[in-house]
Amino acid sequence: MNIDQILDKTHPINSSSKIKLCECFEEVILPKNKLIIRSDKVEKNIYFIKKGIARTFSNFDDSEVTIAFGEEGDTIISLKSYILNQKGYENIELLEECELYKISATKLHYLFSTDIDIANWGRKFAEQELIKAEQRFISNQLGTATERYLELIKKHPTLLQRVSLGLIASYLGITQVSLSRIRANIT
Amino acid sequence: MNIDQILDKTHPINSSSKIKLCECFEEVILPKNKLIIRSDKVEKNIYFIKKGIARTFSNFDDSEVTIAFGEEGDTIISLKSYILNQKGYENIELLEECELYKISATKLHYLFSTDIDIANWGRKFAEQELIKAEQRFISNQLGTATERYLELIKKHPTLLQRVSLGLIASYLGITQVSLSRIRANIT
DNA sequence: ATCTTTTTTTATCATTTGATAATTTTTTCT
DNA sequence: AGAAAAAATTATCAAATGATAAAAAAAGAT
Repeated sequence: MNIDQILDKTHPINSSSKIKLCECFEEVILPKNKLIIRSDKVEKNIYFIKKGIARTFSNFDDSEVTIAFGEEGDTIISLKSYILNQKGYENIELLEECELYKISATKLHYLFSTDIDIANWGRKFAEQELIKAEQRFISNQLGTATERYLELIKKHPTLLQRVSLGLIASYLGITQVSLSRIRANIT
Repeated sequence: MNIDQILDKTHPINSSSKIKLCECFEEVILPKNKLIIRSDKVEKNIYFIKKGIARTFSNFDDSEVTIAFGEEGDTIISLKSYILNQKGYENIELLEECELYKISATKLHYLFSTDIDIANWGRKFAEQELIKAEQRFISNQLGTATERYLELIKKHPTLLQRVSLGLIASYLGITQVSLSRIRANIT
């Protein structure tokens, strides 16, 4: 998925603005298991996934929560860094070797302040992430872990091939052992 | 809390743009228990709370999830209506008589497309809601219901006086009876 | 003020999930 | 291929939460 498609998916931008925006991206390839974003640092860049898969997680004390998986077309972003220029609560690691489009938050913010089309793209970007966040929240509150598991693999059928059950369990808010038990009781 | 303060809290706007924006708001007073937003309809307006408290909730089958409580300065919004012009999953009811600032989504979107300052205000608005949504998600995944309850009343000490325990339980993702038991085991 | 309705508490039992440990299966490395 | 490491399953017991019902307390209505 190339950067043009990724940007358009959020919101179409007129061609001169899009050229300005696309010029700011750099393409990088990073290895599997790379911890690309750390919660203890302000992250200066935002990434879009051309190819590969990443996991966003947060740890407190000794427990860890998987917040999201990002696949092709998704964003790798520390929200608090991007929005508030503060260190965030997200760690993001690459679960496969990834091809990424990278852009500096500073450049992006400059474009927001000078180009209304790009500003509205940025608005749409945040809005769509917000919709996703709310949907995720609601579906996590509803139903049993079994239902949520079935829902997840229905919505993301390839996830099981790409991600270990331990991480999926942490995404569902249960332990890996519980997920194993749940799987044993469905088929 | 007046509309000027509410807007500035999100992001300062230059004075001529702010005048344009403020002109679009209308002040309304609505009674307690009014279901101001229904999930089965596309909602044409957005509201900011001058005074009062509202509850956002979603129901599926016969279960109900409280997504948020909105207090002074917060927004009453159907995200899917506002962002995608589709009917949403949120119902919003007023838990007290409320004084609200009301604006049409159409007018707001027109301003976004013509005024870069307002577009960036709209971007910031979505971004800040996004941060809140993610924080809420994480804190709901972490810890026991007891910890989440204690956290909630620490953060929103007046909530207990304004909202019944049944609604708080639904916000915490547990039953009202469980919350009662939890409360019995802390003091 | 009294009655009615709603909210909250308490109790009991069932179900789900967690914690831990042992075992099996799969993946990775050389 | 074979050894080592990682991931997944299975089993057992403990803890947390749900479902239901009954009683007590609080809030609202006339």
